[in-house]
Amino acid sequence: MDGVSKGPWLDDDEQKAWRSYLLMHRTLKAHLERHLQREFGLSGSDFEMLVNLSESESGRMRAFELGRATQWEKSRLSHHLTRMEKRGLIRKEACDSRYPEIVITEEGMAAIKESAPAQAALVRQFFVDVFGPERLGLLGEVSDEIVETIGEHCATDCPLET
Amino acid sequence: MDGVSKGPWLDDDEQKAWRSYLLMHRTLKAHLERHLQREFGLSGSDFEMLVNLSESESGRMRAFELGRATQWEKSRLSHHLTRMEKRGLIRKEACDSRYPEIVITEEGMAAIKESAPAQAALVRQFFVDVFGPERLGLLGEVSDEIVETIGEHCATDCPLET
DNA sequence: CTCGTTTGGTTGATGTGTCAACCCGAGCGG
DNA sequence: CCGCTCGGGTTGACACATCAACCAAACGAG
Repeated sequence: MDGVSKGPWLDDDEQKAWRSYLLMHRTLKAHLERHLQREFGLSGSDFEMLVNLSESESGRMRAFELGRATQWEKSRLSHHLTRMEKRGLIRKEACDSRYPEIVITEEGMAAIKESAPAQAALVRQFFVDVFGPERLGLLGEVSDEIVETIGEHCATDCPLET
Repeated sequence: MDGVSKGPWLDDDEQKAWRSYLLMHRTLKAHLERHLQREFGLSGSDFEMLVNLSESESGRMRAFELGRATQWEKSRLSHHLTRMEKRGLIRKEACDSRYPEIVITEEGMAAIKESAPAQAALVRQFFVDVFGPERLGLLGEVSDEIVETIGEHCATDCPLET
């Protein structure tokens, strides 16, 4: 089970880095979401929706805009928006030209105004500051490269599986 | 709404890096899991279980060992193991000293032997090789730092909320 | 006009994660 | 012996994600 230096396998350093990375992401995500949930009663998904809505100035967007912004698929979005509506964080409001608009409620606005600074502080404390500016910059670059690489790959080998 | 340079908020570069990172992780994870699902009918969770079991030489572990290895909470583990048992990937086998042992089946073994190299190849292609050795090394270091930082933080401020 | 396709959105079934409650046997103070 | 708590594990209810099917308006070609 060795001699595979050129095979698909990862060598020890690579394995270690990959697993450290996975653990880090899980830990960080869990920490952020647990905080959000306990302090503000919001899930990470709720937060993502509210961030996008609240950034939109008018506080109202069409569902597919939210979908584009978050990269969620439409059914997930639809399900989640109905749940959020039940909890009073948003409203679906009929507007003139077909299809409802998603409007953030006062309650939703209050929730995000309260929670966003706290979340940002945690991201700073446990992510930004630990990386430091140089390494953070590198990470950003690599991340973009990876997204692009995967995008290219998908475009060339699964374009509509005709 | 500005003048918060020292506040909890992230500046533009930090925001950008953070969001790139989030997007990268989502994209990569989705890509890996979609592949795993389509080619081998395994979820990421199945894969994680099988990797740990198959690495254990005897192919059998107690549930809480799996829990420790994967950092899953026990109920999630229990649920998932019963589902995997239903699909024939593992068996729960009574052993002498109380509590069942989790055993990987032939089918489970076959699944992981087939899928693991393919997964590793994707990780190499879209993660390891895009980073390159130096940047990957840095990432591993930072990841460990972050995990440690969060660990310390939790140890000091939520030790048994008495 | 009409038919087929696309677009934006909903719905239901099913698989998965999370929380809290519970079960049960082991260790232990009294 | 009794009653504790504790560790390992299961269960049920519920939140969430994913997939495929569906729906209805809009659009475009014939």
